[in-house]
Amino acid sequence: MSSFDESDAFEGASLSARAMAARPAPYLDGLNPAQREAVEALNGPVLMLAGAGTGKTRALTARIAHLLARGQARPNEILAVTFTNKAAREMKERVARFMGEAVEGMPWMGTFHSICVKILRRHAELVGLKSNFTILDTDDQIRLLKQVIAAANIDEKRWPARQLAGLIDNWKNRAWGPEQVPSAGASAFNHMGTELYAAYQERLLTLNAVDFGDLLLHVVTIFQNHPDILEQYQRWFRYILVDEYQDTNIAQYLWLRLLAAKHKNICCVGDDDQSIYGWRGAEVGNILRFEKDFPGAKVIKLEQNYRSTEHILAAASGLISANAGRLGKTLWTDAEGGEKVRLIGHWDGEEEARWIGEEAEALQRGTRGLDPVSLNDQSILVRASHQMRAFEDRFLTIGLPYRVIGGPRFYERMETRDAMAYFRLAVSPEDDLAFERVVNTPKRGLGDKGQQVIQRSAREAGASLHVGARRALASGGLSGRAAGQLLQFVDNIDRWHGLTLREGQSHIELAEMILEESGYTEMWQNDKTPEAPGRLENLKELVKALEAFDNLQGFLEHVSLIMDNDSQDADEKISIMTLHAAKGLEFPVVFLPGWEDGLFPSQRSMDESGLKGLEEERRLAYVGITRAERLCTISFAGNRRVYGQWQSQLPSRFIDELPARHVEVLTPPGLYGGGYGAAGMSAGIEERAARADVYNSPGWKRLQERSATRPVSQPREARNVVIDLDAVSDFTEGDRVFHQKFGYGTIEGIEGDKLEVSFERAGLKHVVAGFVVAAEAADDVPF
DNA sequence: CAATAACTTGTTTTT
DNA sequence: CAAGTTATTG
Repeated sequence: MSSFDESDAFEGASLSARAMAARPAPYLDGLNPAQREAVEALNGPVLMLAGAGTGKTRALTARIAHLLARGQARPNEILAVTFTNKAAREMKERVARFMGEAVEGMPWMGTFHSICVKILRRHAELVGLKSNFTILDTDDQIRLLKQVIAAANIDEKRWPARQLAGLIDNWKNRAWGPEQVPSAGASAFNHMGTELYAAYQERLLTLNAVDFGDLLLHVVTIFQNHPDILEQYQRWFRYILVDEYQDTNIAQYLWLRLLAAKHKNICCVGDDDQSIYGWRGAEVGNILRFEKDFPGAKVIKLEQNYRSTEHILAAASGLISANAGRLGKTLWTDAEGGEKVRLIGHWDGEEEARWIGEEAEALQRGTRGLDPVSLNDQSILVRASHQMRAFEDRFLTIGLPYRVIGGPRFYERMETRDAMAYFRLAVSPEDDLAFERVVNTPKRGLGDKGQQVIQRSAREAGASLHVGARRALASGGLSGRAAGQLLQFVDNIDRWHGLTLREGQSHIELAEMILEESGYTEMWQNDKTPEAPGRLENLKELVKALEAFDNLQGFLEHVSLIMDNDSQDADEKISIMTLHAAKGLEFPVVFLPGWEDGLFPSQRSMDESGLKGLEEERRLAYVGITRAERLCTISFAGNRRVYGQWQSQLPSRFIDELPARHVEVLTPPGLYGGGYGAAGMSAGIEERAARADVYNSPGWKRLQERSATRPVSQPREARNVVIDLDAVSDFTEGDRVFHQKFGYGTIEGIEGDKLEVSFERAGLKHVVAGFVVAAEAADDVPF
């Protein structure tokens, strides 16, 4: 403890030790020396380097309990930030377990974003907002950007809004407002990047809205421009705790530095080896630089792992040691023995899925002397979400129950968002984005044309779309049917709005009324697509979720930030998720499929970020292996279908980096005389696995048989085929033709390059000649 | 305006 | 290949 000022002046370590000895502290029980040190080093900057599975949440919560028990800070003087609501919730629960109900009084425990909302609402006017601003999600953001791009007369096709959104997000992650974007950035997006950014920010202000990035950006701006306000918060937050520090971006880093500048009692917990969000603006540099940023910082390493067996740990450590520039930790464990990390190669992705399905079932039954493992304790962690498909297909056919984690979240689903747009309109009829979203949902006969009339009218009056609609109706600028329905729509909004203000009005009944009267429920009832019942179900669930709130307003405010849906149903299921989604979780049994170069490490990541990208991929692999408690199985496929094309794959370079001593190479079932004896032992794992498993696998044999009779993949015409107009003249009325989608048919008429074809199965259709081939030719194609 | 045919485009994404 | 978006046409 050296160079920091006021804080350690009044509190010495020995004093605290004596105090602790005097009073029993249950939260200290069972902590190892490093954890205990991290808990007790209350004053001054502390970096807790916590490897995977080393009990960092435990240490963090014990630290909070310690702060409170020692009377160092009142609950509302502790700022504890996490990235996810889930992490925040878990922390609250665990502190509550130590402290009783005292956490009720910890208002500053939450995500970066939720805490920023709280701060921003108090000082909104300083950045030109009103304190009741709305928070836009990605969807709204994109729609708004589309308008901004259109207003600047830029072709949205060539310069997509998504791309601009990414750019702006990146800038905001760096805490750059439109003026701070360096001139290099000005060339972005057809040299319009910064201009469009400025225009977008302006639009947001007029809408009294912010996007996620703004929450931090605005607060940092306020802190920077108003030292008096910053000082209030600096004084208030006597102790700061940060979880997953390796994932902070520059804006978050600045935010923390500003807040910690006075007391310097900041404790950051993180693991540089688990930094996997660099592509989203996270800066590993933040954690690597900690000691420079906070001079005199105490660095405490948590290295004892309580999660995995020694082989799993050793394999992960061996792999990650290939990364340069680490802070360096050596994980160790008491738990000796256990299974080695298993490695298996397959012929193709389908066989990989089949094998994993069977293996999961075998483990569930209990196999080879291992205790049965519930499916709930097994997981499949993939690099990219499209890999999930193969598993879902396979598990569906064999009836293996599974759950996909991290699919479209509840509050992101279309029907939920539509319903919420209605609620938003009821609460504030001026919400133009909500208005736009649902004016024509359900269909009210208001297409592009009608909506333009409303937009124009609103702009002329300098008012909201809601007012614009009224004006347009008054001036008769809309056709009869559309006008009638629009009138009803705006009348409804006004009436609902009146009801939100009425004393004693149940917001739940109001919500039901809105969904009913708007015709939204009816729309889905009349929809005969297979997903319609599910959507109606979700709407019911949404209304139920309202019960936890006092009014619609409160509900909407929270929903925009709390987007999680851990619907942990009771049934026993194996989990499928991306490696990113798996961070922070653990499972007794973990399958890591798809370890092939290009897929994992991902080609794109390497192309875009070179060595940095590769290292991040390696950390992702490290995260994957360290999720496993008892059994970790890595696999790869020799062939995989990529965008409909078969591609042969090379085993991932990460496989080579696994320490062979801790890896057992498996032989797929059905293999005779596995060819990896003494010679195999000296060969690299990659080579062994490739030889032993792929070329001897049943799939390989099947392929050889198959390829003897026909080519593996059909030669495919080049993409973007130019339609050969000469081909048109090849057809005459009465010709029999073949169409990819509609099958065989007879030409009934010809109009330029368009044919009228009567199909045997699909009936009479108009098709472009280029999509049709003479029937005899089609018959020749070998399928 | 809505239905349907044609075309495009494919990572990871805590808020 | 297949989901999602755009363009055409009745």
